[in-house]
Amino acid sequence: MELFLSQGFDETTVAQIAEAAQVSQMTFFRHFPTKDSVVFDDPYDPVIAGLVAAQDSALPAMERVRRGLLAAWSAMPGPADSAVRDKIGLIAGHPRLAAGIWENNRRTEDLLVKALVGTGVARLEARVAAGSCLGGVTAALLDWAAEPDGQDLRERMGAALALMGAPGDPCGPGGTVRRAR
Amino acid sequence: MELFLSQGFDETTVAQIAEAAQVSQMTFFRHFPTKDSVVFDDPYDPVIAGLVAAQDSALPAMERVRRGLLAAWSAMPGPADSAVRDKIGLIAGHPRLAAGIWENNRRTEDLLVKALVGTGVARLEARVAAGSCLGGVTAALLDWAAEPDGQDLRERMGAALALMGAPGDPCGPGGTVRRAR
DNA sequence: GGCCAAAATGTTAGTCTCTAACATTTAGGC
DNA sequence: GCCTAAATGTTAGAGACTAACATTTTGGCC
Repeated sequence: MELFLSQGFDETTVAQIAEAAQVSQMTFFRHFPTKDSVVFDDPYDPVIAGLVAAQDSALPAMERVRRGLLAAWSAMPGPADSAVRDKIGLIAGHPRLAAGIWENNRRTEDLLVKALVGTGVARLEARVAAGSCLGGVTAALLDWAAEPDGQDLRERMGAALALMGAPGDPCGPGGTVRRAR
Repeated sequence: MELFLSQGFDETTVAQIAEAAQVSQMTFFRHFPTKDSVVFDDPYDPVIAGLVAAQDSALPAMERVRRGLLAAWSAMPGPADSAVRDKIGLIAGHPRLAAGIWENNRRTEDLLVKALVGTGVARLEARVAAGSCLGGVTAALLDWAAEPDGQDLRERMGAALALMGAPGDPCGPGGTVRRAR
């Protein structure tokens, strides 16, 4: 990460990484399947899926995912914002890496869909809800990283999820429930 | 595409592609920046952005994007479903290619954001709305390609966008408007 | 038809990521 | 102190992509 941040991702070869780590190239690839994978490490998926599954099953799928993500972001310890911003900034500035975020999201999406379908939600509805919510938070995340000023990350995520709860958050606490299953 | 579909993407080298096209490797790379790029060609972005911009600016951003996408999918001529399904299926079955869809979506997202911000929507709201809606339709698209049975694509997209209009489509024609700008 | 500039294509050599096969070292249990 | 297993190293190579330079093809113009 130091090398990536100082000279850029493409300008850093794995030979350099290996040398900096006092290790052979081969060893590098035994620890990281690809050079890209150095940048990605999100062990939060199971937590998120659990929190989504824990939401009131009477709510529409979209709302359950939304609230689950909200709960997840509130609960996360997370490293210092500046480190995260550096990393996300690096990713956001590099199309191929940015696409890689979605390779992660796809896994998260699959977990969420499984959790939802397990509690009686239709498959398409589950996919759309998961995909839509993840799309929203990811857009907000990339937008956050692009800003130099720097609002608090958790606040930002809360704001984004609130926006998706529009219009007027009719499904807020005690709000309308479309249909029970 | 023939080679990809018959032998798989990774199993097809650009040397083979070049040979099949009676052309040198170098020439291949002059027409396609990467091997991956052969699979992606979506010239629909400007249309979508235009239709989103055309929606009633009194509606919340999320709803405008949703309706714009709906209009876009209804208006599209689009090639035969089977060809599209083959292509999307190829992409969906290959994590790196699937991630590539998002490299496209990012461009679309940027266009949508520009269109929305141009009509007075706050940046974060625009980003979240665009990201969320694109996330939903993309999830539905990949889900559609995974199914062998085969519902009509346009129908499927309509269904997905309707799901995102939840709960109860309170912003449906004549519905509640949260705030005007 | 013949000429000429510009565009498209080819050739070669090289860099970089990543893999396979095999040799070597290191670590930990008995 | 030995012996197995894990971790690491070495070498060779495939495959995507690039740079530099030579060659052909194309299309307008006289």
